[in-house]
Amino acid sequence: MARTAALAHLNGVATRATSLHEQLRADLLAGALEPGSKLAMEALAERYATSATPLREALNRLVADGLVERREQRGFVVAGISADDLAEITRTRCWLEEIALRESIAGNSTAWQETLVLAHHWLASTPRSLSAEHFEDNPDWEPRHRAFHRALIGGCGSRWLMGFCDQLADQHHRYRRLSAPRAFAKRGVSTEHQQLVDAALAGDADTAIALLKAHFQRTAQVIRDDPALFTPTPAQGQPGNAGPGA
Amino acid sequence: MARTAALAHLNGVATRATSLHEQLRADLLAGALEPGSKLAMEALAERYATSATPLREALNRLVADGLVERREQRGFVVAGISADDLAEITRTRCWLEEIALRESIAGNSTAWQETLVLAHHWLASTPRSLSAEHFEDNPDWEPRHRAFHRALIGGCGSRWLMGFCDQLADQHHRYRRLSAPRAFAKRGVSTEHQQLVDAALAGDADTAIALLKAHFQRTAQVIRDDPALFTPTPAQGQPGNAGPGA
DNA sequence: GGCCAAATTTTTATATACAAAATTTGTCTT
DNA sequence: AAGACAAATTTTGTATATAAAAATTTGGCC
Repeated sequence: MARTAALAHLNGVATRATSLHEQLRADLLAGALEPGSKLAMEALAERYATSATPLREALNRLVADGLVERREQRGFVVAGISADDLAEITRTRCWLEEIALRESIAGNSTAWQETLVLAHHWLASTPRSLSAEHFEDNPDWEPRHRAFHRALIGGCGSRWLMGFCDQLADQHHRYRRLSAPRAFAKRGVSTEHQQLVDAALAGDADTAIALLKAHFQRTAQVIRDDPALFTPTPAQGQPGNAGPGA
Repeated sequence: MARTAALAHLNGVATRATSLHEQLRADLLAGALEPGSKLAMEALAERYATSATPLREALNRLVADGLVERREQRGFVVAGISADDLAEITRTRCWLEEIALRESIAGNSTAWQETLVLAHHWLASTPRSLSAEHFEDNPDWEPRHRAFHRALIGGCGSRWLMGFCDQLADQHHRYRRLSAPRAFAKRGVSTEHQQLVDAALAGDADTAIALLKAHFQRTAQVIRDDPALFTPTPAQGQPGNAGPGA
């Protein structure tokens, strides 16, 4: 009785709203849409070749993700950005990942260690840029970077906390992609990752946490200092003061 | 130009999906629907006198709230419960509110102090039970209790963190309402609240945090020990292993 | 009698059609 | 010409209708 159902679920038989959510989410995280800009239903429905109902469903999920804002009776807009919001996100992420990392290290489970080692292995063996001369984003890198950070805190034992960290990581990701990508080619990020893994596996929680926080703060600072990011195009109203989704 | 719009927004001109979300949310938090039970679209549409589109929208928001689970191609069910999940929620809430409270105390802003004093005043002057003899839930109490806990961490400076805490508070709330309400009449909860406020306003972060955590843990224990809660009605399949909304 | 498969029913998900807002445009008044 | 009111237009939100998938029932077979 449950066979066909189970198969249907395991296959990529995603509902339209779900795949739409994923597509839009990817586009938003990639920084393809300008913060504060309107998400016109008709245009989106055409662009993604779908109709209002699943689109609306996807947009509602994105509001929960904090990537879209709902204006009651007035549609949806791309979530705004601001230096203040970035600071808040960074601060919060430092708090939460500190706990999660400390707990992971304290737990010290074999599964956690192995996942972390593997995640780091794959990240380390993925070049940041496709070209050695000029920076050209390697699309494989970001998912592995993400997987690495997830692995780092994967032993904390709280799916809730991990979910929250994920949400904050998404926000950081979006800011990063909105900011000039050049800046990131230069930093020795892979060294930082190596040190982090070493400290974490050695059980040195304080060092690992310090490294992790520094990692976040450095990245945030580079973004904040991007002169192009928080200078609103004068045409727009107030482009950046987004509240968190929840 | 913006006048009528602003008025419309300030008035309770909520969209149908929004009011549906609020209603369903209230019902779910009140423990009116059994965890794991199916949320049949047609039945809900009739019960709330609405149609599929806004209903679906509301359900999607509830998934984000962690109160409903989505079964792809198979509709929605009331989020499950389990002793493990309760433990995870409690642990996570302790972590997060510790930070939020410590930051609030460190910030020590006048606005925070005043809001806290007022919230506590209103809570303290609201009887837990309508009747002195037997327990009869005073509907005013819960919102004020909620406001009190929100005020406590309201000075942390992170809307994100406050949102996460809110979500966890919702989960606790639901567990509490699913559990037998009698147990809560007996505890001297108001004394605990008084001590908390005293310590917080005195700047004694460690004491305040210890009290707050103990408060959460005691409540969780009472729920966990409720013999009726985690014993599934044998008719059901696997009634409790809900994952967080992420 | 139990088990598998096809057909039916029920339910979910999507598209379209409609209603109700908000925004824009144009006109009139001072 | 600036401001305000009102009609017209566009856009959002909701209801209904249709398509697709899952659950259930039925019938045949060993």
